[in-house]
Amino acid sequence: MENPDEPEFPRPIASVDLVIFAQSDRRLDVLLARRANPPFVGDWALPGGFVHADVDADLEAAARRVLSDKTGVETPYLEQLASFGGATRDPRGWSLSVVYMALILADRVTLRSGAGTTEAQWFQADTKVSLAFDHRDILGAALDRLRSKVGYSTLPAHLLPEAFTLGELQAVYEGILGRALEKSAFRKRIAEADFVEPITGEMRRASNRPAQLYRLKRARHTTLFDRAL
Amino acid sequence: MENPDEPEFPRPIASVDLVIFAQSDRRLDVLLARRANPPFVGDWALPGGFVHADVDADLEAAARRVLSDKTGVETPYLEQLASFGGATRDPRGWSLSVVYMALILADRVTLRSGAGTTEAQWFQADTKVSLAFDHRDILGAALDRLRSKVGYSTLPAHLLPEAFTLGELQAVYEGILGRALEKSAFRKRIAEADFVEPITGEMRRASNRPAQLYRLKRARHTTLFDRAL
DNA sequence: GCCACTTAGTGTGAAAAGTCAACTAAGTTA
DNA sequence: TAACTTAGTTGACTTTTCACACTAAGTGGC
Repeated sequence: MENPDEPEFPRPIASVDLVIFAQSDRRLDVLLARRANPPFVGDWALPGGFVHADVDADLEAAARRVLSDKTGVETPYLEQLASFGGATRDPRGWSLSVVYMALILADRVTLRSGAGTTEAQWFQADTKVSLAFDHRDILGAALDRLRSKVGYSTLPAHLLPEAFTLGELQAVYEGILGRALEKSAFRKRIAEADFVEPITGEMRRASNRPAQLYRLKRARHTTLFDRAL
Repeated sequence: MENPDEPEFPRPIASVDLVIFAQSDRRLDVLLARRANPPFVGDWALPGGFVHADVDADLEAAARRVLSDKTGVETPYLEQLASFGGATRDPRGWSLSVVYMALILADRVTLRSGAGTTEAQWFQADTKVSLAFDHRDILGAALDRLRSKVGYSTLPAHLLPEAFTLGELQAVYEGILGRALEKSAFRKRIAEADFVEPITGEMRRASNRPAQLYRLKRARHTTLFDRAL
């Protein structure tokens, strides 16, 4: 690994940033926070924070702490996206950022500005707003991951409340993929993947035929399809 | 992101580790190095090193430096796997390791022990040898990633020399997947994916019918299938 | 009360893809 | 020149996929 005989060397700045997605209406939203301090004062940025070696047991704990600070959400779907590190991405010096992607329910959230930011706000995921640091690249990478994973995983289900209909589930997939899916093929795929179960007796009522409500069989667990949708 | 008003805080140790795979015979091998210094003196570990803020432009450059130090290979297939960080994984303190996965040709390699290690050696990828730190977990994650990506990507092609036959390509896929594939279906899939091209006139000769040699159309680029193999 | 409307959920037939195995091709070796 | 080995193709049969139409079950208008 490394040589402890090496003279002491400067350690990079280490932080954790989050790309927090939620579904509102039929749109995908991402949470951004306005920076209260330099560099990039007043710019929008992904929520994040330094790793606190004395507080955080590990990287995921640090990510959960940041998420909870900003949104109050304690039990999200959380997945490590990638790490971004380099000499020029932060004017303060060589910086390393481990980025997590979270999928949450917008209506469970109580936005707080949190340390180092003046306000937090939902933006459309494809917003063109200018972002601090290399956060534009990071957001792009998160959207790529999300879109590529939608087709063959149960991940989008985490954008829905605990009980949902198959129609709503299909709408989430369609919203992220940006195209319509065949209803019968979709339902067959979902049935085969075997990751939802009907909540017997529970129906969603509207001015039409009531729909069976379903829930995830294994919450917080993502299963993969062997075929793309 | 973070608050510069925060009092100075201890930064974690930041390193880059590599899971370097190569194919020898029909086996998948992984490169391990024996540690020269504590902690875990004398144990086998994934090759790695600290991020050098003054030398490495970014994370990938750091990974390439480590790879070149250990193997002399300059142009590998290199992909960021994940980051592992926590308070207990390194007895010296809160440590953060960004792990890259490399696929290289074993016969292009000139092993060097490099800084901080006494020797470097190829092991079977499924070796049971005891590893330093949490490197056992990391190796497992790399194998998972490799196996899950084999089925729907052109990634295994990077374990072959520049010119290869379709039979050799199929053997690589089969080696990693651990099962036989249908010859005609495999060839059809490869043709559709359109990522190799015949080298006209070049044939592999043996004591049987000569085989057409192919090369990657876009070297160092991985394309995905829409179906699993 | 009945019909139009909407969304839920199922069925069906044609087309595409996968499976399995045999067949031809082209070289080397004895 | 015949046996052997691996390359590469072909075809019949089965399974899956896809597009689309159909039935189901509620509400609301009149």
